[in-house]
Amino acid sequence: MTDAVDPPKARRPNTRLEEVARAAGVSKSTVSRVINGEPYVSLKAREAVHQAITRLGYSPNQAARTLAGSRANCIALVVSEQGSRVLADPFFAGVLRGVHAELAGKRVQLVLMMSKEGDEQDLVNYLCGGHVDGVLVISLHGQDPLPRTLADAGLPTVVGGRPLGAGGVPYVDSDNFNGAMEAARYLSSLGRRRVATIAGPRDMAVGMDRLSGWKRGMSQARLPVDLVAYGDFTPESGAAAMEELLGREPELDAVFVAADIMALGALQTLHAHGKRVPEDVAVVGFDDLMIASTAVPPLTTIRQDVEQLGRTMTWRLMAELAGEENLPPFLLLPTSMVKRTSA
Amino acid sequence: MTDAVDPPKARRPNTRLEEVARAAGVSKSTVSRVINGEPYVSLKAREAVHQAITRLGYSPNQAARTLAGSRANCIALVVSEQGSRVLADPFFAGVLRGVHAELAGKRVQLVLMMSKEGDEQDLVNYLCGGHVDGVLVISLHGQDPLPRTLADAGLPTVVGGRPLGAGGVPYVDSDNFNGAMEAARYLSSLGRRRVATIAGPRDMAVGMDRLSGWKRGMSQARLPVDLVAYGDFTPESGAAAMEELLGREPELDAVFVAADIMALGALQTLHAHGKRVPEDVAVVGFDDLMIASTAVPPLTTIRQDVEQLGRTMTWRLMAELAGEENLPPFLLLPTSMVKRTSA
DNA sequence: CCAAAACCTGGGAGCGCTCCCAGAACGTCA
DNA sequence: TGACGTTCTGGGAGCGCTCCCAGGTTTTGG
Repeated sequence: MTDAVDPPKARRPNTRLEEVARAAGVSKSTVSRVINGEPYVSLKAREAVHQAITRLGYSPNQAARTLAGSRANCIALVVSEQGSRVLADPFFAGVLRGVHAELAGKRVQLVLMMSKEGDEQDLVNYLCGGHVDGVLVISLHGQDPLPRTLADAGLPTVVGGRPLGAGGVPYVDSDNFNGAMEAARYLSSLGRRRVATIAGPRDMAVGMDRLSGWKRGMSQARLPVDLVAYGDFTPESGAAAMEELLGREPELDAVFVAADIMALGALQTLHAHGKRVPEDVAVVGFDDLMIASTAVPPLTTIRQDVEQLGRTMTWRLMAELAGEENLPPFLLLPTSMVKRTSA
Repeated sequence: MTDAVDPPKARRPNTRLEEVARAAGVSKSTVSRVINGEPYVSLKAREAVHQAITRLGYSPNQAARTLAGSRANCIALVVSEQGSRVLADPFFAGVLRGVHAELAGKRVQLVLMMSKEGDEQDLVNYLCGGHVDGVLVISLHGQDPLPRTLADAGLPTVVGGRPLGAGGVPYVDSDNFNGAMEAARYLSSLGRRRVATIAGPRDMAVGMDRLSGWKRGMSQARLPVDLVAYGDFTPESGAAAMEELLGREPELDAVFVAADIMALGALQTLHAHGKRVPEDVAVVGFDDLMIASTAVPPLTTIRQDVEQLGRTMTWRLMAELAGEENLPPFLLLPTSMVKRTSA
């Protein structure tokens, strides 16, 4: 049923800048100025061009713009794949939504790249090759040298989540420290005295920051900080850590779990041990994923606004690209407590 | 501490094709041939070029290639934002991972676009403007005309999830029908006789296919198909639908929920009504999200391999771009049952 | 009233590559 | 030995745009 004509790809029949110029009765240069919002174009010319553009359905050829101009009108979002995939899913989707929301209206494309083992050099070559104007890095694991490398190469870069090994590279992060501190304080205000924590991995800033915040909150409440177990942001690790904690201190009456996803596992263990939540053990999570509200019992948690993280990263990058000066080297987004049933 | 020199962006100091040519002692044309894997290059020249490339860290300028050549070396992944965001998160991340995995090694960039209300025309203009070689569409809602439009414009397009309003556009989908049928059969094999279903929205193929499959499975087991309620892929809607079902038939002893995320809500309602799962009511979900295994009780569910979906879509698109003929118009990926505790 | 400044416009070089064409080098067969 | 392939190579036009420059047309101000 195919036409059987024209088997090879038909050549691009696209309207070009020149045709718009002809249709509007002006020169290519003027059309270019209008498109790029430059000054020094008469209202009359400007309107004629806009009309011609809509009439012809013209869409500028990005490749040509990039080649001729000095910028690519394109930023990259780089995701390190080696990080915990489990953490990545809702986090990543949220960030992406934020990035996209912030980019809306700007004529900037988003290209997505995931760094794999071994192809780091390719990635760096590509990114530094002038194909993108800037880079957003979601660094899920610890000492990733990528942000440093990119920044050193002079490519505007913003990292999502405090990078452990990239001093000086601008980043945006949730205020994990204060969020965790609030959790500890809240638990103490409830009258809980044997408060444990299930922390994230030691090689991730997010894990360490939440642990530090919890410790600070505990100290302020004059509570001991001995009950610490570690997980890796999976439900299984949360269950195991809870098991360990219960073994070390059967009388514990509260636990701050550094991620909702681990809290799910902890809840299971608690249930298996016949502990009632929150009567026997109060539980506070972190993140406020959708699953927090459907957990049994619904999870009290520290909410971080992941979409806002994406937005802020993008804003910071675009501001830098726009040449703004004295931008903050890092930005911390406030967290908020969401009280449900578990604590 | 900045250098205070060179405030504007430094001009691209990138190695160009010509430099590689000079370094390798050949012409631009030959380097180009090597890069594009064309025949008619002597082994000697080929090796010299490869050496020069690695030595100089050369990375071809995509913009120039696109402009000069006939293809963009770039495909787009388009996501409709109006779809249920809730459904989107893990689904989207999984698809993306698959797409990326399939693209690995190919020199093809992935640009991400989300369609918003009102900017459809812009989107179409852009996509059809020769900036991308093909499009992957994740169509989350029903009658989206986008795939049709793109396909009609001659742009190779593959849809993820059966599109409702785009007859003839190639698509890849999980075998929702057979998966749901298996769920119904399984429930019947357990001896359950009053089996309900919580279906997805009527305007989404995924919802309808799973409902059809359930009906077919029920009919084969000579069971009535009257207990149908609808949700919208949110936990809340699942809870409400379960409530409705229980109101209509307090004696129901099983329910097939067309999405794990809704099953979570259903489980809550069941719990609130004092129904034990699976003793009083058996529950089977669909998707096998990570949360299925941490639900209380752990959810028996129909697993769909979302990453494989992404891979297959990409494979299908790339095959078409490579000029392969007689490709299947659609592809269905098998599902599998994961037995846990809830049924 | 005339010079200077501000505004507006078109022409054209060139971004880095691909791809066509012409031609060189090396056969191979009548 | 020359005519014809086959394999390899370099030259150069041009992809569609931006941006610089030169020049024209207004407005401003002394």
